[in-house]
Amino acid sequence: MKIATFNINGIKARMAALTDWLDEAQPDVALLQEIKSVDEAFPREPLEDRGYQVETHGQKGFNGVAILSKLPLEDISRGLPGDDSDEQARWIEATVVGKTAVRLCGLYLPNGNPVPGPKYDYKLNWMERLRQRAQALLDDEMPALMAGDYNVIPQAEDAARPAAWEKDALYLPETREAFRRVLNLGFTEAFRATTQGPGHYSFWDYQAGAWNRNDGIRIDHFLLSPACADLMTACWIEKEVRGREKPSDHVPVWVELDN
DNA sequence: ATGCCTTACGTGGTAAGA
Repeated sequence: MKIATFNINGIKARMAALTDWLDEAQPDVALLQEIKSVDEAFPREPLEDRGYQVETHGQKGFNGVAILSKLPLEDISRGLPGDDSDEQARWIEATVVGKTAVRLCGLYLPNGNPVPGPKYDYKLNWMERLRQRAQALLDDEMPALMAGDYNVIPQAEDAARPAAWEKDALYLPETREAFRRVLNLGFTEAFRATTQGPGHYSFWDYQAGAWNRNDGIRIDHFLLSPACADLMTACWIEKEVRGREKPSDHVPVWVELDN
């Protein structure tokens, strides 16, 4: 089963690029972030016509996540547990029923800038809620993965110019520590389990010719539970998508599971 | 460099992103 995570930066602006990519890349499952749409306005029919079950968790204007799947999805859950007052649409879960069922979590972790401030406090609080949900996933026997736009640069090698990010919410020591606290529960960061070294990015800013200069950062990640990591056969970044017509500023990241 | 682009909302600039 081929699963991709892709921050599309707006479904309305990205529908043509998204459907072209789906037709060519043929993911079994696509976890989408920043759909920037309410559920009622999400263009589900062109996706359903392509054989996808479509589950969304959107809000007006910003944020929003979705799962597209060619295999049946069950037990869909919307919203990250731990704060009933949180109205931001950044988390969706479902079980994909293949040969082996896998729990899928799609996430759009808060950016957190500017630092310091309430947005950074929200990011760190959200990451602690993520850690708690991650522990609960481990306590279940079903293989699980959490994939999406983490807005975390894990290591210096994950940025073309790490010095430029030193005071940024994506790279501050406290951010990276919170990310490691999740990993240290026992999750495998899929890309770094398969590829070492610098120069691998998943985001290039629209500004200042970042793509042409390959001034990128790696912030879109797959975290796999031990049972899920045992099923992984490959992980890769589809960099080429960033050079297409009217691209998102992120590119798809993939895992293949033998499930 | 608190913004060099892009998007949403909505028709005029803001807010937000990373």
